[in-house]
Amino acid sequence: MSGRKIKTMEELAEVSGISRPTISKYFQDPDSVRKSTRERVESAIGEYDYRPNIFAINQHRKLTKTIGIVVPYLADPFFVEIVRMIERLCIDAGYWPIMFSAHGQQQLENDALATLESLRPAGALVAPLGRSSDFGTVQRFTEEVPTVIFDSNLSVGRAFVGSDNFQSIPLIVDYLCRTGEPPCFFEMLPVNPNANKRRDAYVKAMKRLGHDPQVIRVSGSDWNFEKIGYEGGLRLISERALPSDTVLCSNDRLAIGLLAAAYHKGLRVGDGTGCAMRIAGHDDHPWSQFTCPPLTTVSQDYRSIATRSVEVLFDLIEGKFDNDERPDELFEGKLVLRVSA
Amino acid sequence: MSGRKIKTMEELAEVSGISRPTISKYFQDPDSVRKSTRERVESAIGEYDYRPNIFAINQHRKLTKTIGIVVPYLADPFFVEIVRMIERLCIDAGYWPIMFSAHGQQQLENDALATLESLRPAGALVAPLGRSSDFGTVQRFTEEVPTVIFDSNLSVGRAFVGSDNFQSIPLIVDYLCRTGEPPCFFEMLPVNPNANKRRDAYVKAMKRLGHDPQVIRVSGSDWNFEKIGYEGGLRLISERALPSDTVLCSNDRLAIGLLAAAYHKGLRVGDGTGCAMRIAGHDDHPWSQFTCPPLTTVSQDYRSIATRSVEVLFDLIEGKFDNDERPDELFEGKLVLRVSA
DNA sequence: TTTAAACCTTTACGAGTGTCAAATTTGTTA
DNA sequence: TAACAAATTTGACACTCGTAAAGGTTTAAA
Repeated sequence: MSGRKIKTMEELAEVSGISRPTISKYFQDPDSVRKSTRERVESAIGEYDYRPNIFAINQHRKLTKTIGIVVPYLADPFFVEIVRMIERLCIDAGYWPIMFSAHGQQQLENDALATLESLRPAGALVAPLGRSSDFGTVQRFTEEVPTVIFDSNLSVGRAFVGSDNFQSIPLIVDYLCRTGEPPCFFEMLPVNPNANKRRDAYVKAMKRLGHDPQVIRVSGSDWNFEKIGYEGGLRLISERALPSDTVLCSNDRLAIGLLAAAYHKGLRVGDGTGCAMRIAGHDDHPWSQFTCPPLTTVSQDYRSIATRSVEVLFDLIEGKFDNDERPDELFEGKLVLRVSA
Repeated sequence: MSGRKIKTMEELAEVSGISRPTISKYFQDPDSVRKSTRERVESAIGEYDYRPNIFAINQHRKLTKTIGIVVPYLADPFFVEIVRMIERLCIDAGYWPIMFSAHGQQQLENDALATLESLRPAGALVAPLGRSSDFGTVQRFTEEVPTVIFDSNLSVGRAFVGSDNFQSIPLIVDYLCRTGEPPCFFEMLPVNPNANKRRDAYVKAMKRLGHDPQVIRVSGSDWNFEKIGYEGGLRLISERALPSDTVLCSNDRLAIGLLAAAYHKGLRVGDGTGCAMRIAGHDDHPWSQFTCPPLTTVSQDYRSIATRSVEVLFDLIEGKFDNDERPDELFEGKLVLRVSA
């Protein structure tokens, strides 16, 4: 590396002997210039460690190469996993992904959307908070920026990609009914449409099998699901208020809390003999394989959700959608049998 | 809100009747313009929902208002928690925080630093991968951007903020020795300097108390700590290779894996009678209170680390440091007694 | 009412890059 | 070697906002 620091394309043009517009062309698509030119540019870049100024690049285009990713709660590894995949796909397609988390708070979600909008992104992938989203703000955002909604189906945006709760919930309800006492459904105040759909899917599946649905809602409405599951579980077990020895939780994190409550109360959980109750979840969170006992659950198809979200967004950006389409793409879950149920 | 969409300051100047330079002045400091002017600008902003183009703003300033946050692994809620606090502190101080995760991979860490550098940030807060960091790249970055290193003390950057492992480890070693069999130390191939320091602190503390230190290292070197702890634990328990019934784990995530292994092997964990082993961790991860049994551990002082990191960075940005200072700020942990040990 | 300070407007230039049209060079094919 | 196409250069303008200088207007104190 040479001593001289190169900060502008102009300077790079000088030292490389290539004209600035050609270098600009190179950065937009290295294959659009002659091989010998490409090599000269690349050797100059290597020697002077130059990289173009992002601010100047994005200033002109109405359509930048920025793609915003907004998630409701990063401490949930489901979202981290999805974000990781989305980031990779965007980078590989030549975009610049930038991530925001609402950390469970409406104000932060609004701030993230506002900041993102001022970045004039080519598009956005948004998993809304859901119930605590400021609907008007999210809607206004989606009117300005081509947006794919994922995970939680707020009825805004140009497309939705998520899990098919009406497929996944019956899957585990069937399994639980087949192998033991029909489950009751353990939920908190629904944070988003998924939670509502899961409960409805549970009720429907139980009725279809000729059982009485039993929904138990515990209090709590923030994003600290484990705590809510734990405290609610503790109370329910103490009061013997659980109508079934089999509990299907609205999601894995709630199940993890309930598992901790059962352990605290000395209740052995599992599908074997000598177990006092069975607990199942939904999502197949990264943690669920390390709970005690390991959690039986339904997996969400992370990979497909990430891949398809990005594909749909690219279609949107390239104008391949009619204005009146608003496709919902739902992916199926798979039963993940472990020990807890 | 009016129908007309305002996208530039120029247009806002037209509709508000205020000149563009004055509006620019307003955005840099709303208090720098007369109250009546401020109100006119603000009402126009409200009516037309205008926000300045971030790219254009930052193009001119030598010192942007951007602050980069780089963490090694976001699926670890410790980092999410720290990032959340740091973001808030930056925003409150008028900066624009932007987060990057290396997702455990050197290439992504390098990419994040490169992207961040091209953003010409005012400063950066970097928690390096550690062992798998590309030292040269990180060092070069810190020479260009005022950087505070946190969590993992790679010897680069202008300052370090983290936990005092030589205080926290003796704390829990003392406790464990006082209340039962002296612990062995359960670790994996150290991912960063913290891991090494913790082991050394363990050895020192044991010797001071007149016990024989016993370090057990399991294989595995990625960021999937729970899995490493689980698989290593399974093997060690099968082979009865644990030299003590008390195990101090290098961090909570490893402990969670070991807990799962013990459960799988039917070993009851805890400090009460009828328990086969005791397991303790380090960090007080958000999950640790929901393990079965709840994990005894040492807390890291998240809040102080976040707060102090940001304070030090602001000092750095404002040039309050001599060139030869490289302060290390270490915060003490607190014993968190739960059930597992 | 006067006066000075505070504030505002106008005008102009700068930052680093995209983009376009016209001119020129290079490479390929007949 | 001529003809032609592709690649490249050149020069000019655009984009949005920061910043500065000069001069006009408002405000508030004297």
